[in-house]
Amino acid sequence: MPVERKGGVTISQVAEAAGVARSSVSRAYTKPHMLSPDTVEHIKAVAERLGYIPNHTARALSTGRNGNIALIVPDVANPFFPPLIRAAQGEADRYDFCVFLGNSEEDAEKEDKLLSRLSSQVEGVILASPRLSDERILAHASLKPMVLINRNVEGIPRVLIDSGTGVAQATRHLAEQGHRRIVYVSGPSASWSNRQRRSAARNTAAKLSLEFSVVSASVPSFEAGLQAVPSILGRKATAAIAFDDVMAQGVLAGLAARGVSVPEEFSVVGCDDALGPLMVPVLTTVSGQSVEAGKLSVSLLMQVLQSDALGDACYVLETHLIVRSTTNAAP
Amino acid sequence: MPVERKGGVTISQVAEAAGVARSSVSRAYTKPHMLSPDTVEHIKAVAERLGYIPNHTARALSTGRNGNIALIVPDVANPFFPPLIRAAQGEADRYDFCVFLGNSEEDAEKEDKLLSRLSSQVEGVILASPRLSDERILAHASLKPMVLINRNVEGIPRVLIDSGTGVAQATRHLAEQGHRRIVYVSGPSASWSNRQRRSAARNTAAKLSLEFSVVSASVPSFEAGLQAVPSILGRKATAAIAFDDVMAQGVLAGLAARGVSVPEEFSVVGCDDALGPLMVPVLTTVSGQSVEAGKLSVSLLMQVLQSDALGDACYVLETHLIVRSTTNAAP
DNA sequence: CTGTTAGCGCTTTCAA
DNA sequence: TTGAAAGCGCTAACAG
Repeated sequence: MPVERKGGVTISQVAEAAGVARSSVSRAYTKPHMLSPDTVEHIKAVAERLGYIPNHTARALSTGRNGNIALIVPDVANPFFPPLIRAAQGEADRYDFCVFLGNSEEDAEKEDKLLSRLSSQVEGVILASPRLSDERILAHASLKPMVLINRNVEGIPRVLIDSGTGVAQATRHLAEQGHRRIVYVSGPSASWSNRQRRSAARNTAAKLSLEFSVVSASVPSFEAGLQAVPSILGRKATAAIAFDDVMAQGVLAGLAARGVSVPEEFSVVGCDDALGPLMVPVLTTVSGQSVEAGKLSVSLLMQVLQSDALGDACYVLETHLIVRSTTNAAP
Repeated sequence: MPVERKGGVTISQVAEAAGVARSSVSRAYTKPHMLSPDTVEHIKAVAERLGYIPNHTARALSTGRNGNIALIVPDVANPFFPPLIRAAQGEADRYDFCVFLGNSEEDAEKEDKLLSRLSSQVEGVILASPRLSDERILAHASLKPMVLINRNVEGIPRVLIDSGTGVAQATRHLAEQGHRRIVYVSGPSASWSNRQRRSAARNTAAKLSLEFSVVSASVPSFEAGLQAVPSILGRKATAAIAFDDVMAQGVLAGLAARGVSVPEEFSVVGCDDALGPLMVPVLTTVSGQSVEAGKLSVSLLMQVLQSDALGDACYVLETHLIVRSTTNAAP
């Protein structure tokens, strides 16, 4: 037997008070056009007086639809995601959907658990920059409509931010400035974006005959960027491309701490343009598309939900280099 | 009739396949101690084989509890909130609760709508920095357990970040540096934090016989901070305290654009320490407590949910000034 | 247009 | 320790 809750006015009580059938009360709310305007008005008036609030759960059980989606991200606090979340939220709103937020803390296992927990109470899931294996992703996708952001799994609708082109531009830009030895400061190994950026940097560097190396970090944090600085400097590089802006800021801080001035002695490029114009000196970076990605992922999911076609849509968002104040001619 | 969904194995199918009653299957999952270990094992095996996944909605309808809470913030993308959200999320997780995120876009009406929409599908709500009127807040609180962050409404459990003390310190700090004319760059008028900070600055300034004035902005954005600069400079002030760090960065940018160097010619203080150490020059600011607030609000809500006591708890988190590189002696 | 009648999938007395 | 039966609050045929 359910716990008594305040505000527990049911459809039956309204029906009785209004002298109509329960189904009519239901229709007054969900299909008013099927009722005479008078009845609708009357029912709504009575309902209001009684303080009736439709029970979402009951409705969901009956219809099989709950109007909810889940959005799972690796780290809410990483500045790349809030704008994405915000945009997704806004788009979901347009469809009258509510959104569960999941934070996997950059951990595949936790992501898996969140997915299991949330799946059962949403109509669809958006997985942003998942750290999960393809197999697990596919397993979950077989149970619930899903769209991916920044993960390329065939058969699952996805939106990819092609930062490869932007990173290639960045590499070329550095080469043009006379840099011959550059390093890529790597992000999470399970990140598709990281793999994409790393290979774009590597390939372009090879094409331009630059010395190229990678400094690894597991989590894309300011700290990680900071700690990567000794390695970076140890490689005699004159420029670094970081996995993302947060790491780039860490690198900047580390360089400053060692008295290496940017961009005079060293050039730094970030990724995602997540910090926007907030920074001084303003970071040279690769444009992000987080807002567009967030919005698109939701509208894509809505399409999937409507057509029930598991289509293999794959939207690619382009990026480009934004030159600001942290890159310069090689020393 | 509900839509057929993939993975729709029900308790009845498991019961039949296992040769037991539906109630036993239910108990195998929710009250295994009431069944013989053998039966439990058997049932679970069969369930697993069939791919049974308990239906959260049905359970919720039956028990009246859904294990969900809602967290509503004015702007997900404002760097003050992501850490708060993350912390709240983490704490909710400890209680096996899922969290809906709502973004009111700094708009009271939208906040109201979100609240209505989300209330009906959660056990409780956390309202962070609401822009809504006390009346509406109370109305919603009467329908659903609620805890407030940074809003002081008596009768509703709340956690307040007392930035007043920090701002007072900041004002004193500026006075000690010889500043005689300071301005407060105001945030959203509906924000309790803004009112608190403004009056702390005003009162302290009065006590120290400083010239004090307020430059208003409606939304706490980088842009707003930037645009406030002409006014600020027009008042011949030599220092500014901004509603938050984002606005402070805007002010910084605006000053830089006008060739006013910080902190040599002008001092700037932010609030919330939301940007952390990411910035250069590093902002002098008032410490935030967003993580603690997020965590505390959830555990408070959980208590309310358990005891059903609407208690009038009011937790106050202290703040203090963090002097970094954007304040200096008056020119 | 409106009422009647079955459920949605699960939990929970109440008996056995 | 288990089963039978009665709902939770709502929607959706199916009649009229």
